[in-house]
Amino acid sequence: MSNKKRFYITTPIYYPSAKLHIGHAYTTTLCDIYARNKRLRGYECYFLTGADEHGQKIEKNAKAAGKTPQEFVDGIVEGFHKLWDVLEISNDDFIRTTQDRHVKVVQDIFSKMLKNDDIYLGEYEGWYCKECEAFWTDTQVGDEHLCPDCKRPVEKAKEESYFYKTNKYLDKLLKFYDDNPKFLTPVSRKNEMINTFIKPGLEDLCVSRTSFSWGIQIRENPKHVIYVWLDALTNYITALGYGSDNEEKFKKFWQDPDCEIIHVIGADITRFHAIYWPMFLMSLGLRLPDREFVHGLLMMRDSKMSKSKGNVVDPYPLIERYGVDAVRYYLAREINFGSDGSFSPEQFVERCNADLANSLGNLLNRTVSMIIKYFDGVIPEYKGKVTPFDGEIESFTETVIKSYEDLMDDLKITDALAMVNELSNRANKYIDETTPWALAKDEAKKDELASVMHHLAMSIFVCGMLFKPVLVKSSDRIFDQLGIEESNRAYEKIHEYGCLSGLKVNKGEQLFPRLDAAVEVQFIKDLMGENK
RNA sequence: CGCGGAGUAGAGCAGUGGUAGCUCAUCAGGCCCAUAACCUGGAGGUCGCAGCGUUCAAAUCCUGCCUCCGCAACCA
Repeated sequence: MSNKKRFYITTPIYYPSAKLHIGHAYTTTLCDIYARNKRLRGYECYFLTGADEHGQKIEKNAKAAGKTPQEFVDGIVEGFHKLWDVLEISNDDFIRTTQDRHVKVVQDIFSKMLKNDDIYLGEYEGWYCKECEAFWTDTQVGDEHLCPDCKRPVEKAKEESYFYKTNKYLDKLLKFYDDNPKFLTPVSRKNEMINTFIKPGLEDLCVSRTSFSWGIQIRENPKHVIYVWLDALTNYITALGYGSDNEEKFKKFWQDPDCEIIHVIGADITRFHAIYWPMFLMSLGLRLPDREFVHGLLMMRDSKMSKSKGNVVDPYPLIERYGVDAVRYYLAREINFGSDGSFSPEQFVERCNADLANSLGNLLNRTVSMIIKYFDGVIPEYKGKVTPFDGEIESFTETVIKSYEDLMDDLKITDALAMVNELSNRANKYIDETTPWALAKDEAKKDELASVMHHLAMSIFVCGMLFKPVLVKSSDRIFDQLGIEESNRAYEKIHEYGCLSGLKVNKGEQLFPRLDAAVEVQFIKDLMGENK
């Protein structure tokens, strides 16, 4: 955990070979929730996502589509922006590896590595497929020696290539792992890196290609393009202006030790982020990130979401029918961040109903109704702990806030949100404990009734604020119904009992209407079916 | 022996040494402010199997085995 008041968080930059699906939405949404929460709490934030646009596959797909690679990626990246827009992703920047600001700097970095003697010119030997113009490894071609792509026989071939000297920085990397136990989590991922890649002996990494041209050219030797990973990984610093005329952001969000740097990544790209990226940074004499958090994969009905299986979930229709908040909430709350999870229509509907409609939505609805009925719609003054239950709900609320913040800071986003559920459940229980409808019948108990209403309004306010990073639209609807003005929707207010005194509530539409499980499950299943 | 993950109540999951928990479903009761919701309680688990493993104490650590899944090939 960190006390740093500034941070930099990144998603992987996605590969624009096809449309994005709910898996990409998952990763990006979780990063967004983290960023929004921290901003709300006064942290200075830089949140980056982007697109990794080079490589042979793009070149090939573009050709098949009858476009230039640049035209091809432009079209797909437009779709990225649209999805992030619909999902309310609050990224501060969007980097594309074909942008000048990136290309030029990557070339400089390569030159620097050459000069440092971190990279040397050698020869790459592998299995070559003439048809696909691609090299494959032993495991990829299998015992049959067939191209994994076109299934044709491959042959041994050599090509001139540049190599990165991985062993030069290996000891330093291992020491870094030891000194920074939070660097790579969950820890099983670190063990995997060490046992699978490092212990058997790390080979030098081939960092150039001559078999295709859609990439960043090496200035010193223009027939080579730079390996996509060396190209892609550096996006994290080129986006901040590293090596440019203006390094202000880079200084602030990377070089300053008071800035916490977090990369959120998927398991399949852990190797590049956990081994090579730190080494590249060492070559450049730069600091390493504080955390690389490996999230799980979102599976479909017990099998992985994949284009060939045709079981990819498209986020758009879900957002359209249930709202962006429900989709964001489901992703963050249902799947324990860091573990694998699976998307299921039943769980989706259940989450919406149980947490959002029944617990939170209904709590707001019944509270606002009672304030209107008993106090003409005005939230009564706060007069301390009046009923025997007020003290407990106040201290419970504080405990929830504290736990929530600690969990959020440690990227335990799912657990943090569960704390908010506990608070809304506790508030529902508080209603039964205090029985306001009974208090209302006795004029002598008017103060108790007033106190109950105030405590309820406050509990809902806290829930709304803690949910705000997730429920980006509904949280404001909660505040609207409580009559809280825009200027008073500040995070610090959640500790301030009394801040709601005298506000005029507005009965609005149901926050989250209860979903008919049978109908909606069928609807989502049909959506998934359409992809087959 | 390629690498990694998982096996806990009918379903889905949490739980890394100290009385087995959560959501949904189910049953009984309560309440009536509310979105057939909310509150209380019950039933339902030999925590994949084995070791009579380590320990005062194991879902949790160790050893072996079984089953499922992911990666290695589009894909976070």
